[in-house]
Amino acid sequence: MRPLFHPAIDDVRPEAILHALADPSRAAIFAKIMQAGCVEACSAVSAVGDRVIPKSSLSNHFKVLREAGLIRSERHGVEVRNHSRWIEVEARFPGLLAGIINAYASDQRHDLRAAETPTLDKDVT
Amino acid sequence: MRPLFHPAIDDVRPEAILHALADPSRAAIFAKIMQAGCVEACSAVSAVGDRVIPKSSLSNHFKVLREAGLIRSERHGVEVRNHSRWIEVEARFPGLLAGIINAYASDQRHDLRAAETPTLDKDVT
DNA sequence: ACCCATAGTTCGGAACTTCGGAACTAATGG
DNA sequence: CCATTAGTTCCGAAGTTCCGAACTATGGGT
Repeated sequence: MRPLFHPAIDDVRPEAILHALADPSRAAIFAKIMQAGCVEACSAVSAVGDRVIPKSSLSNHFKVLREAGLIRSERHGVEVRNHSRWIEVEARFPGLLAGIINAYASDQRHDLRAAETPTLDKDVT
Repeated sequence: MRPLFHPAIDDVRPEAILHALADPSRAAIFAKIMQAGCVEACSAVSAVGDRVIPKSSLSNHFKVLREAGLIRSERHGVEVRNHSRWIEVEARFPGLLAGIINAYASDQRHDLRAAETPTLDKDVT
């Protein structure tokens, strides 16, 4: 099994980060890794919301996050532990991750509110 | 020609914004629209960097930005004027756009510096 | 030493997306 | 009205994503 590749922080591109986090499952996984004390085995994320994610897709999601420079993965025996690279990324692109994570968080709150109140006419210009 | 569709600000999703701006050409176009006093004809953006963008691709880029809720496009005679929806988006997702635009801007500065100094060994863990 | 279970990765095909050239439509000016 | 300019649509080729099945790697039990 070849060793897990991690880009140096200077090689991390904004487009790779945006692409990685443009997928809501991946954004949820990343948010979870950060909350969970910055360590999380892949298998601990078997589902996002009510949606079950197949192993192969999960493996790929972690790979995308890793190669975007968002997480650092280390094999520990049979499992892989993932640490967020938040501090490095924050130093390189200040405010980027906070903006994205907050956007997803506030979007969820917004959805819940919309489900409670009857939906009215939408502006379409 | 059917009228240009714009989502209501409440229907704007973070994943759509990230997806739209995960493309460096689109991010550059969006940054330009904001700088240019929030108005810009499509044809004013014939190239990004040194890369010429074909008309059909450009048209599509503007469509993606529009449908993500990032810009508002109005037909004015033969041309289309594009306004950034920064204020609305900022109210809904505070700090998101600033983080993204800054990330791209600081990435460019970083590239220039790298080109000047001899590149050294990179961490790969 | 062997097998088994667990954790992840790789492969490969189907479904989807993106890119861009050519043909098109729409508004304006002569 | 014809020509021009501005943008859109269409569509095929190229690329990407998704996920099931087959695979590999590690560790524990016997």
